[in-house]
Amino acid sequence: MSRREDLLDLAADLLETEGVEAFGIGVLARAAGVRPPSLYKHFSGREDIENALIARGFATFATALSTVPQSGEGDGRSATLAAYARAYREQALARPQLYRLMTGRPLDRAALPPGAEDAAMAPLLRLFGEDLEHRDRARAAWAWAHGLVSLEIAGRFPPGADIEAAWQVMVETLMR
Amino acid sequence: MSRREDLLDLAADLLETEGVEAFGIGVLARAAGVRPPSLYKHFSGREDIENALIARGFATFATALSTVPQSGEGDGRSATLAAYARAYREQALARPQLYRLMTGRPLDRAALPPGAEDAAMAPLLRLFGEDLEHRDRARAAWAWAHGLVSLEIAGRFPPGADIEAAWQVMVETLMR
DNA sequence: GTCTATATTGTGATAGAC
DNA sequence: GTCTATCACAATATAGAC
Repeated sequence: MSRREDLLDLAADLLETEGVEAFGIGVLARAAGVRPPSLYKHFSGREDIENALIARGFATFATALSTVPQSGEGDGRSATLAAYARAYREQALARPQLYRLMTGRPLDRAALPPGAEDAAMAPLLRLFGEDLEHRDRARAAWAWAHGLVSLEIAGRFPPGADIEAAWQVMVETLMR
Repeated sequence: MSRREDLLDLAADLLETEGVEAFGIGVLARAAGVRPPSLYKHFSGREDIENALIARGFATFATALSTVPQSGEGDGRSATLAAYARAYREQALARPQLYRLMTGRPLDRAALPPGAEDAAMAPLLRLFGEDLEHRDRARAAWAWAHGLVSLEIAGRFPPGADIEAAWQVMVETLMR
């Protein structure tokens, strides 16, 4: 059982160094010093590995966001949002290829631990409010952070773009 | 010369039906009814085809956004932004795989016609204003639209999410 | 838990004949 | 413009021995 976890540790590193597109059974086998067929004793296939990495990613996001220091009432909301934004960007940029894996295609929610996705989103929902209208606002805010971080990961901002400033615009605009 | 353009028409369709990952020399050759080596008389390789498709994509976006009906002064700005948002989403969803190709990796700007990227961004810059601070705001707004559309293309909104509502939140929030 | 052997399928690209 | 022949490499996966 620990063998699988050890292999996943290795896989998480390889995902970042090789990239989502290049990562696979062969890459992991080579790095682990075994032949590709051996890995099928630990994983049902490539998707199994990817889903396990995605599950870890959600757990990491949930921890990072839920441990963001909460500011007080009133304008503390603005400080809290700024802290969430920082944490979200930091997590995404710490493992950009995992972030792409988590957000670039439909989630196989049946292959994740129940509630994994919700746990990562919960802090944002608590900040915006949980009723239907506020859920739309929270979702829109998430999409904004996602747009900023995914353009940064893809290297798609024009040369010279002030990415920090764009994040600041987000925080200020959402809390106005 | 027209052969290349005809092949690009075909490639644009195949990109959508097969997806960014599956599209390539072999797919295009098969659909064109020729052998893969024949395509090297028209393109230097796969990247050449992709860059030509991306260039077309920027031209299409530039046309679509620059022909959005401009509303008048004052609160016309809000109507104009709403129209831009609709046009942006419509263009992206009309050719989602091309959109991914255009935004999912660093742009090879040297391989594009000069000004192609700027022409697509110009309408947004005119709306927000062209000085430095307003450029940051325009860029942040672009990232928001990109986040919304890329999550929609990736099928990553949670089941039941009201995507229309999220876009409306964007327009209202940016113009408040 | 790992191996060999194998199946299947695929990729982008070049040389040189027609 | 298109072809055949070929290179060089890669991918995921299964069967069955050890």
